[in-house]
Amino acid sequence: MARAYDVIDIEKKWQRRWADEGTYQVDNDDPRPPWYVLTMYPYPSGPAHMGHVRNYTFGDLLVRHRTMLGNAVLSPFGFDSFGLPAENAAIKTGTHPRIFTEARIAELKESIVSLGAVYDWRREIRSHDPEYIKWNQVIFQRFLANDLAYRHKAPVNWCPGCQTVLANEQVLADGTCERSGDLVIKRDLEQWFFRITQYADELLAGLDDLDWPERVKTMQRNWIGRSEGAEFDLVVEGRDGSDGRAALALTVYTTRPDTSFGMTYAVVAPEHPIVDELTTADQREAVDEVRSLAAASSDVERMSESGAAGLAKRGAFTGSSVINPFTGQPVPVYVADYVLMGYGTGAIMAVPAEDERDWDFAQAYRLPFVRTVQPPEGWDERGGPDGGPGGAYTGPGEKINSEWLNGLDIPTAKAQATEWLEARGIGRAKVNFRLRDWLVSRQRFWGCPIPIVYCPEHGIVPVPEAQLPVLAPDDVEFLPTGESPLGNNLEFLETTCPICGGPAVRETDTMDTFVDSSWYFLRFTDPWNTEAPFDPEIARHWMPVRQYIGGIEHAILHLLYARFYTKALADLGLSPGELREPFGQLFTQGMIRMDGKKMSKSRGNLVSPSTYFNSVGADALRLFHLFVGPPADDMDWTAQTDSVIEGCARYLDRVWRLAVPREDGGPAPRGGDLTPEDLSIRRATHRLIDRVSRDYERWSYNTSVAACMEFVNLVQPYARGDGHAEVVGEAVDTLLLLLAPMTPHLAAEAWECRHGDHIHLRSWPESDPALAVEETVTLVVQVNGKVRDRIEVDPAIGEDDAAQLALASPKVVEVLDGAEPRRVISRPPRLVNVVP
RNA sequence: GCCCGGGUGGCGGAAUGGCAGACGCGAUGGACUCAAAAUCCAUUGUCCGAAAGGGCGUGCGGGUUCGAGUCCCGCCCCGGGCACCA
Repeated sequence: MARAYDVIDIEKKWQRRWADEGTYQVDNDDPRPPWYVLTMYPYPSGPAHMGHVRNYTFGDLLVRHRTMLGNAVLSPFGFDSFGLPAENAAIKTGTHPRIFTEARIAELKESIVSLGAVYDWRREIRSHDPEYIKWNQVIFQRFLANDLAYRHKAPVNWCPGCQTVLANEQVLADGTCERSGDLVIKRDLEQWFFRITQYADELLAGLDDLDWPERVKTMQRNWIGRSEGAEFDLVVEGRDGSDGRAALALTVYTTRPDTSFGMTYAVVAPEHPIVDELTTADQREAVDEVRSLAAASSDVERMSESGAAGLAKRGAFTGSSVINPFTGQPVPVYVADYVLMGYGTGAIMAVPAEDERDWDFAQAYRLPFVRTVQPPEGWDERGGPDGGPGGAYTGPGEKINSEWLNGLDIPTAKAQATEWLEARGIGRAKVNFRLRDWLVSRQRFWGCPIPIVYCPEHGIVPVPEAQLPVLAPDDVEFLPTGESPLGNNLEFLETTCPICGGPAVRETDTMDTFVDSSWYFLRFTDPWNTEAPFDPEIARHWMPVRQYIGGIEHAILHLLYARFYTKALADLGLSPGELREPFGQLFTQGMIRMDGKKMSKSRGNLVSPSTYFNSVGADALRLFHLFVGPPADDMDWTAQTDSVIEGCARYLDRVWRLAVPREDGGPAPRGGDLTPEDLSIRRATHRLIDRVSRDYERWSYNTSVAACMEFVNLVQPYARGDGHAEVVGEAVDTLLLLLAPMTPHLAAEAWECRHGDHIHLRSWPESDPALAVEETVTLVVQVNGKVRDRIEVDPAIGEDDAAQLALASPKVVEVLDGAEPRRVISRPPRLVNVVP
């Protein structure tokens, strides 16, 4: 479309000027009040896509707005540049991941600049830079020295597609890899872990005070999964130690100690070490079958066979019994894979009457049940799925069949049962978490090397800090082998022990890339530091990030890890002790969908932003993203979208023509005294400032844009007609200032044409309440809630006067038809409701 | 199954318990033009009516209130998250 101004040239011009003049560079000793706004640093996958554009438009608006409000705004940018796609490309093409990645970074950076988003590029961080690697490794060593990092053999998630292990957080609910979509399997491997569970309580409690979307906080709460209960010992029948053999007991965990009288059997996980000892000769075969089945099947398979039919194959009697300490009676012990080794004690007491899984299992194995909570009337008559009694009852009720707990409610009974266990020394109150420690090892090349040496003499030896960073060599072979390519490189692999100098080998795994992103926001505050990851004092100045912006997909992964890192670094003294949370406010923008699916490279439904940069321009695309709907909502990219974007460009043309009129443009502006029309335009100007300022505060950018559009609809005819020069001038200047964060190029160029200086160095406008006040207000007159008349009134009108006016309205008189109003509700100056 | 969101014109969406549909897209008509583009003006929830005007309208059914898109109760539908965690 033909444009009113030279969009492309003007946008390039201002992008260059913001960079050359360092308009958005801030030093750490900047005297203005600090304000840190950060958009999640991206994985560099090539030129920006629409999701990036949306993200960075919101972030950039904030940066420019806060700057105009007088803050020193820290607005850094970096790249999460380690990761699998680069390595997969290397395997395919032979190009080194660094070369591949840096080319992608250049492309992404170019399109971010083309969007007109501004950053303090002096602070740029790239995860794969040796400096960043070094501090990443230093932090790892501190974690190790303080028992926050440890090496441990465990059944871990292995993704055949990615050829690496994964953290629990990277496995989706259906058991597939969040990246490749492959079915994740379990492998027993010795791996490095970070002790995130040490912070489970604080990670949970801290959520309450965060100004984050409730959805994200709920997801984190669920993931951490705190549960309160009791742990206690069940003595194995005949193994109380009285016969000279060592005593043997099974420790179980339950959140319902109040139901203990209803325990009719116990279950241990197939992987539980006690299984061998419990299993009698005649049950050995059946138990082994369950164990091997559990070992071979994925979590998905374990879950997909729920229900009585599936259960039958997945459990077996061990041949042993344990004594229920509450009743003194023996109950059989089963092995079954519905009990997980990784949670609680790996063993449970089973109470079929009050637990659905226990109920199903009991049905399948014809085990009895005893109700300990009185179910509601008719519960057992309603019939379960198999036509039997009504099934497990998990609701509230009175305790029954439980001797000294009878008659109590559940919470009281829980407390008393726990006290009883503690008094006898066989159990204790116990809090469990679903959260597991963070597995950080990855069998990949393109990541931060784990700075460890294995010495036959001294075992695990950290590489001394003075020798960091440990960098991966460039001459490696990229093969999809399932082992780190570093293992094939003898020059890297073979080293000497830092302690004894003897021959040793290096750790060849690298760190999860989520480690890189767990503290980059801290490094941004002090990226030039060569003595430490960052200076705690400087971090104190900027942190926490006032506004963090990113996608909802990081609700658990990155956002949980970063919170953990922040707490751990504070406790290690690397960061200010009081800095417990990294991100004060979090904003998660909606995703962009096309044909009902998320717009993404892998789905091949990308719409390229550069097309728009080269046609309507970045400002129009920015305006579109702000205007299309609430930022938090998902948006659909449809056949209509291009028309809306063009509408935005059209609007900018109108603004341009209004702000920079052509020499021969219309009648000469008028001077002299202000007419009522002039005053009303001036009023609209000041009211616009209020409106846009308020909408900015509440992230309601779509209504900000609407307000500006309305304003142009009002001012344009006025300016073209008999507009007063000063009033028009104030209106246009105000509009440009309000648009400056949204459409920075147009605002800057038009402002420069009008005033010669730089709009982004100007202050945010303030409205004059005296000028914004309305002269008259429309009083809505209702009869019985239906609008019957509208009257222009003084805004200061009183209750009685308003009622009188309303009752005098001919429309009201007509509708009332002589009837006496029963009630008159007067809410001056907006509304009067007459009730006949 | 549980926990969050959400359901408003042809479409995206506005609306501190107080004029439902701001703003935009699309559509229709008009001005300008030889013509087109661009620009400008007007109309645009729905039904009845020639008009003035009136009726009906925010997923469904109840309720609270002078007044409900908004609050409460019970449903339906859509989207997302979690789901052997004892």
